[in-house]
Formats: sequence, structure tokens, C-alpha cells
Amino acid sequence: MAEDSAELRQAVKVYKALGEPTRLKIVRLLNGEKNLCCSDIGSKLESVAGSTLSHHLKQLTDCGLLDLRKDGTYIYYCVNREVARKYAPYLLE
Amino acid sequence: MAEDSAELRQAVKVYKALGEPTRLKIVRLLNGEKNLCCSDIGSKLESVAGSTLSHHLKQLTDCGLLDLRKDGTYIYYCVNREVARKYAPYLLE
DNA sequence: TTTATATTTCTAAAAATATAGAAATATCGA
DNA sequence: TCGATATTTCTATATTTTTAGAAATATAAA
Repeated sequence: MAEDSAELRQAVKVYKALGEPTRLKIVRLLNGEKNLCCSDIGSKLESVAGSTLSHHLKQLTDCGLLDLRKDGTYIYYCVNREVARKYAPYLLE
Repeated sequence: MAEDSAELRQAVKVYKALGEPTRLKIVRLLNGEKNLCCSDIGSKLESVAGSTLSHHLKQLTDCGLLDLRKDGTYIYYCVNREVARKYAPYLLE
């Protein structure tokens, strides 16, 4: 592992993002079924407020695990496979 | 990835354990230099109380990332390579 | 423009986590 | 046994995180 502390910081952010059940479920959902938008994801989870979901998705995108694509009012998310493969290939199984 | 929720819970625990800088450093230390005891690890980190270190090491062993071997008063830790390889092979680089 | 829908930001409260000092426990060696 | 050292547990506090309602923003459609 590189000594690069920026890389280390990203690793901590990625693992912190994954160390929460709802966020891990979100990544799993997106690994199976690509291109879900925020409200699609919300409807596949039990009772999560939109604002809460937004915070979770922000953490997942901030650390690089998820990419997003805006389409009108919708924002579609997908797993960044390069980041997932580097830090947690388990997610891609 | 298996639907097995026990496995999912372990994944969350592993990633939660790794999502904290001190604990990630501990795993890195142990990947390079095997068989360090609690106080060895403490001396390689900047100012962590023994009780704090004990809590961190407990999280890392509880989730299966670290194994321990008792030898008298000392407890030696090492990375469980199987668990690391499964969830975060990045740690083994 | 008005209305509806998707998402974010603001704000605050509740819950979880990190931290460490002090006391307790365990083991070794004198 | 006594004293020293390693580690854990107890207790409390400070900090961070999670959560969601309400308000704000953005875009599309009527």
C-alpha cells in the first residue's frame, strides 16, 4: 500500500462510507441494478427520508464509490467500478 | 455477493472498523511488521491512551480482521489474511 | 406562469463513537 | 508473596454521525 496520505484518506472515507448498513445496501442495489435515481433507491429501502438518503448518497459520491449522471430533475447513480475494485472488490461480487 | 445477512453484518463491521484513521494505521502496521503487541503498536502511533488502543484492537479483532495470540502478559496481533483478502485486499498491498 | 416532482440544504435532536483517566485483572520475575 | 508491567474494563465526557422535518432550489410539464 502506498504511503500517500491522500490515498490513505480516501481509503478511510471509502471504508467509513461502507461501514453503515444503509449505505452498503445502496451499493449492493447499484451493483445489481444500474442507473437508479435517488427516489428509486429510496423506494427499495425501508423508510428512509429523502434528506437522509441524500446525505448517504453524498458520502458515497464524495469518496468516489458512486458516480452520478444528471438527467433533468433526476440524478442517476452507478458504482465506480475502479474505486470499488481497488478498495472493496467484495462489493462487485 | 451473498444475500446472507450474517455476512453482510460482518462486512459492515469490517468496513466500520477500517473507516477510522487510527485503526487503518494499525492494520497497515501489522501488514508490514507481524506480531506486534498492544504496547508495541501504541509506541508506533502518536499519543493514544492504552485504554483507547484496547478499544480499537477489540473492534479489529471482533470483526475478524485481526487475530491474536497470547503469550504471558503480552498479546500479539496479526492480520487475518483471509478476511482482509475477502473484504479489503487493498490492505495487503 | 403555475404546478408537480426530484433533490439538496438548513436546522436541530437523538444516537453512536472516540477518547482517556482510574480502577481492575492477569502474568511474570524477584 | 510482592512489585512491575501489559492489558482490559469502568466511567464519563467530547465529538461525530445519523436522522428527518421544513424550507430552498431545480427542472419539467401543463
